[in-house]
Amino acid sequence: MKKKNTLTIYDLARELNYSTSTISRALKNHKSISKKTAQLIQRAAEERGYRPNSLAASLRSNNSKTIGVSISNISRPFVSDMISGIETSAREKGYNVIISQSHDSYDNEVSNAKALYDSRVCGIIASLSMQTENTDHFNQFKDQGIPVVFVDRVPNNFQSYHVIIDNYTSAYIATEHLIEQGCKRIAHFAGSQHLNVYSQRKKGFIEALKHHDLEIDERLIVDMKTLSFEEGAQVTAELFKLNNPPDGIFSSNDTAAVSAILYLKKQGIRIPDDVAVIGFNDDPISSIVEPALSTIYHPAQKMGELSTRRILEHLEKEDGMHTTEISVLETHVISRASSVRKKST
Amino acid sequence: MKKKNTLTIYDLARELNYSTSTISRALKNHKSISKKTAQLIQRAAEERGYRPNSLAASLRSNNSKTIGVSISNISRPFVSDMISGIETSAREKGYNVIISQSHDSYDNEVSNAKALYDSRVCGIIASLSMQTENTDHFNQFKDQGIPVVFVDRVPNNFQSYHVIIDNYTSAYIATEHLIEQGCKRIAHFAGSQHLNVYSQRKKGFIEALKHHDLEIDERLIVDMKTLSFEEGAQVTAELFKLNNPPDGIFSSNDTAAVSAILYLKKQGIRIPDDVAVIGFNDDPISSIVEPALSTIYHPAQKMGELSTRRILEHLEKEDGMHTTEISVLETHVISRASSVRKKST
DNA sequence: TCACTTTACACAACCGATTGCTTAATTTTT
DNA sequence: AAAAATTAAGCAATCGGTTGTGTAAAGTGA
Repeated sequence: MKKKNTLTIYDLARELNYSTSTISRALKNHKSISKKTAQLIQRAAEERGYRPNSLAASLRSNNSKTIGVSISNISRPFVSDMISGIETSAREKGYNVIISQSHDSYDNEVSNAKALYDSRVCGIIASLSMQTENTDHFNQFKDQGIPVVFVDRVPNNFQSYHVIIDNYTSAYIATEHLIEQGCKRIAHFAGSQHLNVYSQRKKGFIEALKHHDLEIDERLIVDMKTLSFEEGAQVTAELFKLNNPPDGIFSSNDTAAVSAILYLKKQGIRIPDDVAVIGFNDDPISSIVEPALSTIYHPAQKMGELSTRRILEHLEKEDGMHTTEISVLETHVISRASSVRKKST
Repeated sequence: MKKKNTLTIYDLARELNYSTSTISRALKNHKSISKKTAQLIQRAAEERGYRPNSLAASLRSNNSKTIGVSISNISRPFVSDMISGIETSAREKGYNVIISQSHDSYDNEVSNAKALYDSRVCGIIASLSMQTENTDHFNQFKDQGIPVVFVDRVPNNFQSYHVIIDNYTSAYIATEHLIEQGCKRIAHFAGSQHLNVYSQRKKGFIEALKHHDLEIDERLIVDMKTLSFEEGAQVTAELFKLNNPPDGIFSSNDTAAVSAILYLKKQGIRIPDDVAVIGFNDDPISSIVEPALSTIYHPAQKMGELSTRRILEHLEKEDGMHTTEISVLETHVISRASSVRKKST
């Protein structure tokens, strides 16, 4: 309702008979101000309800204390967990977090990057959209010495920080897990192959088969567009029209895996006895579906926290060198009923 | 790597022989600049890679074009959907969104509110933490004419915008739905009663029972702290130790409801025949559990979009009057297998 | 006691736009 | 053709802090 009763350090300076520089420094406990004066000023500021204007501070000091986040869609459990980690660890250090969703559109990602740049974020954490094949729009940050952390969905050739899991190995152990359960013909739900999270998973899958001398049947490897619930059921239906259907499914995400389970059950196919299934991510639905979905643990929250840490560490460095540092977090198989067959000795 | 090759309107002014005011106005197509000059300047800015500094603009124009969001935890599906709605509609209009999680702690909520205020957000969208009973920390916004929108978890007596659903009626129709399926002894998983989303749901529940002349057994109404998965199973276990256990459950959220279903199934109790269950929210897990959970549709995304709209509308208003405007969005029963009994005629 | 540090604070430029007020040049009106 | 109105652009203050430099006062040492 009221306008402009915001008081500034100028007001405080006048009232307390100090210069604005003294006020400013006193409020941050700068060493050049005596403790007595600092206390006096801080108390007065508190009493009068002084609130600093971060915009002014950011402008002058060229430090917005803000981290920009560029992701596909917050609604995905993996993404929201990751952002939760980013926000929590950022706020702890006094940083704000601005989010931007690409909704998996390249154009959105580009314009969001501009907006974040204009807001002078002092670091950016990004997970590429499905469409993105060119990452030039992140160069503007690097050029200005602003740290860029790519997380999970990372580009192939961009010198910056990366926070990832080992998708190749994760897929390998997931596949091996199915093989250990006796699967001989394993299908793979692959994602868009230009995103290396998915291409690496496919590679890991294939390597595991090779290593265990299993036949690689191209018909069982399906490149899916969105790995959605609908696509999962549809692809499963196709697979089970084959003369020689699979006895195991390794899906690149949980959504499609759960969809497959529900579809197969409806068809009277038994899980895990006829078909063993393993997903990827450990979304909430995976522990609810019956039989519960085995999956790969994906440390979303931790990846978010680590990404924030990378940004903050970079900002503390003197040289501001933009090094390439790749952090690979641990994953493991979460073994649930959808894949575990009773030992038949 | 490089530092300070950021060019400003001063640089453009010098190079193009115009004043900074002309540059500034030309870039925004201000009417007092001829189309020719404007084009010239815009083209030059484009070529040289000029990027505006939003911080400076925000400071001077006293408009940060940023919306602050205060919620409990992004990881909850309802919350992330809502934020997705907020972000999408905000960015469409050129606004940034800063998020802050309270993790259901009052103290966090208070300090987050300060941080958002200091960042000079030009509007705030908040959903209260579980702990919050006092909302004085939102007065600072109102006092400065900054619009406040409370969404979903709203306070009782705070003059501002509210975006809610009719929890009372939603609970009423959920309960009635169970009654229609033949339930006579319905249990209710209630949440923290100082949050009116939960107290209203309890009221709606009770009224529905009264209206249908069903006995109200206090032992069947459980005030839960977090409505978590663990708590859901535990409370269900207690309820079914009663001599006279319930034949229906209306849970204030889906998590606890799903937990109840899984627990009951394990006990050999049939859903919906022995016990019909309905939840609240329509989280993803509710359509995955078997039998699929009936629930109340909760328009999370729309609530987010509408909240943003309220902020933007307020900012466009001349007077800036901080009116109390309550928007109530529609809900409905989503009827699934967990509650629908075959007609036995 | 005098030169030398330290301490405590003030001065004033600065960050990069925005904007009310002027002014000069053009166009329109009479 | 002179006066009035319009158009196009410049001047300079301003938003609210931050920070390098300067300086008087107080403290230290020989």
